[in-house]
Amino acid sequence: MALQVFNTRTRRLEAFVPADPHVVRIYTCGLTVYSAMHIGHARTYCFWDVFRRYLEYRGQHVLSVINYTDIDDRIIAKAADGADAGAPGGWLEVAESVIATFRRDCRALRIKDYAAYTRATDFVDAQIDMVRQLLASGHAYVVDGEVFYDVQSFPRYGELSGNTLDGQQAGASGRVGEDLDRKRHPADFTLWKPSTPEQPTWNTGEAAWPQGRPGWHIECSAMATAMLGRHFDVHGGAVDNLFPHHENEVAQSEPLCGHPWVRYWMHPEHLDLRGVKMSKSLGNVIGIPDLLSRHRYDEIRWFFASTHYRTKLAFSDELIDACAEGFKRITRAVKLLAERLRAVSPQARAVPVRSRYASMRAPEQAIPREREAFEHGVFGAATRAFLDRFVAAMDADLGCPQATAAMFDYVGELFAQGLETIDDPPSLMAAYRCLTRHLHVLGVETVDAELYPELAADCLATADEGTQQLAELRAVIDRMLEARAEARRSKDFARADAIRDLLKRAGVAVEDAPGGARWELVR
RNA sequence: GGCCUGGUAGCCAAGUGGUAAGGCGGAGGUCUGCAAAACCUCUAUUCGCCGGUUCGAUCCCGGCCCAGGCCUCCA
Repeated sequence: MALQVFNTRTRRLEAFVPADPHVVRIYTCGLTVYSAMHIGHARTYCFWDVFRRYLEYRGQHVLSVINYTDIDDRIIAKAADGADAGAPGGWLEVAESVIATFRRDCRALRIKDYAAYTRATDFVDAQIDMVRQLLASGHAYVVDGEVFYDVQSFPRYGELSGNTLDGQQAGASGRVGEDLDRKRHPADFTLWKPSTPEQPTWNTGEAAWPQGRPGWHIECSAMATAMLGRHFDVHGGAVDNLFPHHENEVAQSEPLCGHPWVRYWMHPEHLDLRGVKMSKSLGNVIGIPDLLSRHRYDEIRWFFASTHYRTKLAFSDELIDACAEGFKRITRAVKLLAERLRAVSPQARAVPVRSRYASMRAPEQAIPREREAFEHGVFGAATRAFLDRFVAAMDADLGCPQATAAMFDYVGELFAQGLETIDDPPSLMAAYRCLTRHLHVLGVETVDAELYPELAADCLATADEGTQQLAELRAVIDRMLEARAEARRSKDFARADAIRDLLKRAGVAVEDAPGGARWELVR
C-alpha cells in the first residue's frame, strides 16, 4: 500500500507518484502580503506542513516553494492609507513587514521552513515573458495597454474547478469587475495592467503594453515554473484558490508547458466559524499571536489533526480546549516515558537496535527500517499495531483523524501494559521514540534531545536561549518539592499544602504520584 | 441559473456493502493525609426523511427536506 491523495483535477483518490522518484516538488500559494496571517491561514499552512512531514517520514525528499504576492492593489491601497501615505516604495514596506510577521508566526506554529519563499516582484521578467508568449500564441489580447487572457482560446477552461464557461453566470457573485465592456468574455482576466504615475510600475519594452504591473494569476504561474520546472508534482492553496486563481493558472500555463502542468492539485478546506464571517471590516480576524496567547501551538496542531483536511473544521476556543484535554493524555505518556528514561543511567537507556532518521533512504525502505527500532521490547506488539494503523491512515489521503485515534489507542495500550511500572530501558526508549517520532509527523515537536538526538535535530529549535534558565527553574521547583516531600513525611500537611498552593499561584501544578510528586506549568 | 460539499450520540469527529474509530462531556470504580491529577470500566440496536437494488445498506441508486461553499476580494 502506498500513499494516495485526492486530486482535485480528477476528483479521485490517486496513488501519489512524483515525476522524479527522488524529489517531490510542491508549490503552495502563499499570502498576499497586505495583512498578517490569521487562523484560517494557519490551518492551511499547517496542513501543507503535515503533508510535507509525512512525505519526509516516508523517506521522500521534498522541494517546497511558497510565494508572497507582494504587488497587489490591496497592498498599494494600504500603503496609501498608512502613516507615510504616498511615500515612494511605501507598498514595499507594507509587504516587508507582513512577510516578517508571517515568518515569525509560522515558526511559532512549528511550520517547517520552505526551501524557497519567492516574491512576485522578483519574477517580473518571467511574468512579462509569459505574457509575451501568451500573446504570441493567441491566448491573450491587448486593450488600451492592458493585457487580458482569452479564456475562449483554451478549451479545457473550467475543467479543474468545474466552473465551465457555459455554466458560469457572470456576476452571480456580485463581484464582476468594471472591465466587462473591454473583455471578449466576462471570464477573461488580467495578465498585465498599466499603472498610474503613483503606482509601482515596470517597463516591458513592448509597444502595445509598455509599462505597468502583473495580474495576480500570472505571478504564481511564472514563479512556480521558474522554481520547479515546466511540470511539477503538487500545487495547492486553500479551496478558495481553486476558482478562479488555479483555474486561470492552468489556462495560462498549459498552453506553454503542456498538459498536465501539475500532477496533483490539492485543496484543504476552510475553517467553519459557525456562521460568523471573519473579516477585517467586522474586526474579528484572529491573528496568530492572539491564538497562541490562548492555546499552545501543540494543542492547535493536534486540534487541526482532529478533522480531515478536506472537511470544514469547526473552530472555536471551546473546541480547541476540548481537544487539548484529550491531547494531555498523549503528552503525559511522552513525559512519563522521558522521566523514567532520564532516571536510568545513560548506558542503561541505550537502544540496542539503531534508530536512524529516515531521510536519504528509498521510500520503500524508510518505514521498515525505522520500524525495527520502534517495535523493539515489551510494547512491540502494541507498537506494531499502532504503526500499521498510523501509516494506513496517513496513506489514505492524509487521514490525520484516524492517525490520532491510533495514537490514543496506542497510549492506552502502553498504560495497560505497564508504562508506569515496567523497568526495561530499551522498551521504554522504543515507545518513547515511536511516540515522539509520530507526533513530529503531525507537527508536534516534543522531544528530548538527549533521548532522541536525531529527531531533535529536525525540530525547529526555538527554545535554545531558554534552555539554561529552564534548567535553573527546574532545579528551584525540585527543591521546593523536596521540602514539601519532607513536610509530608513528617505529617506536616499544612506546610505541604502551603507549598503546593504557593507553586500553584506561580503557575506550577503539583500532583502526587506513587513515585513522588510531579509538576507541570499551567496557565 | 450552473457547479460542489455535507447532514453519524449532549458536543467535536472517523468510517465500512455484513451490522458504528477516536476525543470532549457524563456515570461508576481504583489510588490518595487531603486535593488535584492519573489510571480502569461504561456511555449510538443506530448513522436527516422516504423509496429502491441486495441474503444484507449508515455506506450503492432515485426522490425529498435541511445546512453550507464557489461562480472573478478571500487560506
